[in-house]
Amino acid sequence: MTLADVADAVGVSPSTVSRVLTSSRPVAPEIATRVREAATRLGYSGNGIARALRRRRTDTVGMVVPSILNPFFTSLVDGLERTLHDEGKQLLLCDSRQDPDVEAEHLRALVERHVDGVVVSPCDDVASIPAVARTAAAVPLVQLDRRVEVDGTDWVGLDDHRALGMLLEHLRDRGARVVAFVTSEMTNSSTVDRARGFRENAALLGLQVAPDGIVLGEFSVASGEAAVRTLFARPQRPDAIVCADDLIAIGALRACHDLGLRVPEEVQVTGIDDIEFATYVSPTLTTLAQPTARMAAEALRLLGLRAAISDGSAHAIEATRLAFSPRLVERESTRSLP
Amino acid sequence: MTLADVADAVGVSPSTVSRVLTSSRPVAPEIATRVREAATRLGYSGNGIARALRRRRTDTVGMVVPSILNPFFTSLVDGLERTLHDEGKQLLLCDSRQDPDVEAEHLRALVERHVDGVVVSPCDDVASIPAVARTAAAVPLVQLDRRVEVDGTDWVGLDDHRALGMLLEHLRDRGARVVAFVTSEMTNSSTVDRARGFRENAALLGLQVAPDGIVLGEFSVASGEAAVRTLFARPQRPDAIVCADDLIAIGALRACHDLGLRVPEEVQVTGIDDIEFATYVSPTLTTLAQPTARMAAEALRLLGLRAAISDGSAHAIEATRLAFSPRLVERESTRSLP
DNA sequence: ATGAAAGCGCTAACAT
DNA sequence: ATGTTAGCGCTTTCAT
Repeated sequence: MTLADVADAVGVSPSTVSRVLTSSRPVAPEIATRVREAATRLGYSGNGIARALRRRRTDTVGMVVPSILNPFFTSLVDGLERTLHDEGKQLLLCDSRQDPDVEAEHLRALVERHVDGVVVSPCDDVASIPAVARTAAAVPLVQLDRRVEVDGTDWVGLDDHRALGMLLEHLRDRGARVVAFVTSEMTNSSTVDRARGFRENAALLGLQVAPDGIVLGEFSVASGEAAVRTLFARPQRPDAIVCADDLIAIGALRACHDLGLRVPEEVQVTGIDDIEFATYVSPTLTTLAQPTARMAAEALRLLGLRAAISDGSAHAIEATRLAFSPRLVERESTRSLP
Repeated sequence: MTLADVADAVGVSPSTVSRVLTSSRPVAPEIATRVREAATRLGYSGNGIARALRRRRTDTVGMVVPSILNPFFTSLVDGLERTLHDEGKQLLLCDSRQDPDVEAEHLRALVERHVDGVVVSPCDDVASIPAVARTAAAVPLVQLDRRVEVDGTDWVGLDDHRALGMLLEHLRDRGARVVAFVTSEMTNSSTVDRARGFRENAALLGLQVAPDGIVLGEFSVASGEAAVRTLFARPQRPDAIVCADDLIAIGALRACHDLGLRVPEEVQVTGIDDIEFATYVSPTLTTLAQPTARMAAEALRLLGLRAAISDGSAHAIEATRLAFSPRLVERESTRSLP
């Protein structure tokens, strides 16, 4: 069942059928009705592949995330999918599993599939560079959340410096003196930027960083739990633990519970992301909410802009970096103001 | 940069380049090397769209889930993505947001895009039928987890009857007498099957169902919490709450906590799915683990089988229904054996 | 082992 | 307003 079949059935040319079905040009109302009727009757459904080949666009956007199992990325995926659906486009979802090689494979496949654009959260600070650069050279690309240094690519994410400032200020106001930071290995931009934000803002606010007070692991509950056990095995204990994401923070809360440390009386704990479960742990978690839906929408807007630039319908602009400010969500894991 | 460009650069025909790059036919080793070298040098990356048009397959599988934000579906997506990646295929992910109209749109789009197959977890028992039937008529389709009555379509999911039997037996052995069931509205197969399994197994095991002991809501923490508050506002209280999924169960645990009910001493609570957070609530949640990775793999195997049947390389078989047995994961929300 | 030619199903340029 | 024509880039007969 092809366009031509429908055309034959109605007794018009394929072009006319195409025009009716895509409303790309005026067609006599009477013919249009007959065409539509025939298309429905014959169960004609179109061939997106042929259309894509001819129009040179696929109405598909590719996305590569480090892990679909991390609820933060899930909410990014959700935001992207909604916006795309509203625009009549679709999402080709890829999971790099934190592996730069898998990531590179996915990116190559997306280019080969001629997606209209790629949204990527590069899994590794260094190892992701070549594949991201190669991809950006072939197709509009925007980095979301994590970022890698590649010239001319846009990025949308969190203002990590400000984020850490907000958390530390919040903690200082609530009596914190000695702070620690639990994060993942320094192999991605989020971690690096947040660690830097932690150090600088702690200095700025006159907060003392516990000795060996920056503990590395990964973005997971288990890792956060282990890190906090390590932290409290040492003589000088922090009175506040800043965690690089909510998963780590939830692990930290568990460790505190098991160690018999009262939160927030003895130790305050904070996270980042505001995943749904931050509300469901006990004590509930003070954290920073990221505007994931807006971030996803902005990423797609930039992608559209890049596409317009490469087809000549817009002027070139330099790389955009959109750093969103988070919103502090105060809950029970930090104290009330004195 | 097309196949023809590479062919020109080497001085051979496009056919030869195609044969080298897809190893579809023997080519003189020396020429093959030169072709590969030229392809790399020119940065040729192939055009998957043109290839798909010609070969009449896209190496893409579409998936439609009721909500990507539900961790259970996320793990199904993860399983599917991994298996597909191993086979060199890609995943077109769609979220129906529990809306049959959105679901129908997505299914139509997948057919139009000529995906090689569709995996769907239909959001509504009744309203999803027409779109699923229409899709199944056009492309290999398998239902995963949730299911709708459409002739000739395969289904992979959980043995819900057995699941409820396992939970209720576990609870009875641990002293439960009066049980309640908290689930979502009866508009999808999971809910219907589980409610039925609950009733039948309770009767079989001699367990009393609390008056109005089947409470409907949705698959979410908030809903579980509200349902349990309702349940305990009544005179005759259950001593065990069976929840249709872990999200509901986590809500139930919160409600019990807030109501000052000790779990598992006064009330036992169980979930289904074994999402990661079932380990991180307090008390930790007794639940049933679903073999999501295997389920995803089986769904894809059946899809491949259907594809083979429709291209004539395999004999037609009747609809397969694969009901996996869950694994009981005992944790703190149910008691130890007396 | 290689090349020439046809065509997958569609849309857009160019007629009329 | 409609039809005719020419491809999009690839794979696959068919011929050599």
